[in-house]
Amino acid sequence: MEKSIPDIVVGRLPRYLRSLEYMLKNGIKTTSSQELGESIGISAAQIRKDLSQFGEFGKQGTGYSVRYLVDQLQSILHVNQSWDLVLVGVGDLGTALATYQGFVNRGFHIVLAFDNDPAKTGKKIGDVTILGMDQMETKIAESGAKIAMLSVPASAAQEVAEKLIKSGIRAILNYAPMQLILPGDIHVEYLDPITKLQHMTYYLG
Amino acid sequence: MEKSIPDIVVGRLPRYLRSLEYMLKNGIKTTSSQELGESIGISAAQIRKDLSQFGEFGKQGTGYSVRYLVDQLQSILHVNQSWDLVLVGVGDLGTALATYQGFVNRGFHIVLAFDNDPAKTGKKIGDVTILGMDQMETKIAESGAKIAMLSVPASAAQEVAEKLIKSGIRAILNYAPMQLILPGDIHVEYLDPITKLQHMTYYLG
DNA sequence: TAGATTGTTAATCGATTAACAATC
DNA sequence: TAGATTGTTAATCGATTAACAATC
Repeated sequence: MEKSIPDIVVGRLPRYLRSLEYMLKNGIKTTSSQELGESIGISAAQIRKDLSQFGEFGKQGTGYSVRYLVDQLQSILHVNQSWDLVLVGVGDLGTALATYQGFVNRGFHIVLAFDNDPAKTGKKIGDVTILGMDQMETKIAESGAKIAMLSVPASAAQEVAEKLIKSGIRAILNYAPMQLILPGDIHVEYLDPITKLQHMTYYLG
Repeated sequence: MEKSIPDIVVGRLPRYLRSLEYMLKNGIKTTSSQELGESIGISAAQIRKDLSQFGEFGKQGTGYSVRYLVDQLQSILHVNQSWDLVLVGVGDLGTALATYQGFVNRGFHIVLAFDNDPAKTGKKIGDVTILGMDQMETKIAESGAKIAMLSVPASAAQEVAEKLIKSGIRAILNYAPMQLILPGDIHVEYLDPITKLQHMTYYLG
């Protein structure tokens, strides 16, 4: 019988990690829940509570070793390894994603790219050659990739997502302005700017 | 004494609106909390509860008029008007944002773009000419724009954000991989893919 | 040692779900 | 009318905060 960690807690860990990596890069050896909290706008109590879900990483009186906590969080999040990404939809946004260095820097490598425009297939984008959608299922299955970035039009997103899952994809970073209805064991994160803008305009009167 | 609506409820309204607009486009005249909920993976009870924060929009026995509810939600979210956007940072991602038609379609218009690279200033991107950062504060203040999209490197994000606020910006769509620490009356939404990917890799073992 | 800070428990707060009278 | 579905209240569930003994 395993304890299940709330998803909302897992979602905060990457933010802790980012701030701690920043400290590490700047030579800060030790921090406290208080200091870490101030750097990202979260209460010290919440940070201690969140971390306690995974173990005991600090020392009373002195706080946390930055290096040790970075190592632990990387391990918990499984980012102490390289991950293969699949890109579907190579429009303006897809092109920007394919050439964005931030992915590689954090161990995320685009290994396949697909587009349904015949004018694009065969061309290179970043390190990979754009393939047609007809090759999607077999190529992804071959690659063993588990994560896809979806930057197709909203009208195609649901259908493409279902094909991705058949190909073995288990997590989707969805840039399409479309809510996906998928099995519960598939992880989807949404990066649609319109929804976020409309959320903010509420407050702008 | 006004009742304050929870932010988490406000955040769901754009999703309701999107699904309802889709129904409207497809000629669906009436819907129920049940049907709407199934289309976006939210319980019927929650939808009714959320909507009840803003008024009574339905009819017992028949449900909601799609057109009426769309109108109401657009009005609540203030998206029945045009909004001016400012773009700061015109790299690959910024370029993709500037040319993305999805913004214009929803009434969001980029009216100013800034970059600190002298090689870029003076060039056109989308409908606007890229200006240098030195012109940022005055031009934004002149324009009266209230929303900015931030796609600068993480190292510059906090500083640029503070300048934006001085210029009159009150909401920031942050693409930089960096948590911003800003006054409480400034609204920030985060669209950083790395944090989302690291959230998902937790579950991929 | 004295001061600082953890990990954890209990208290509080807020969000979601269930249930149902009202009524179209 | 009978069936369907709302808006709302009460019950449940989960997340955050406060407090503090333990201890470095």
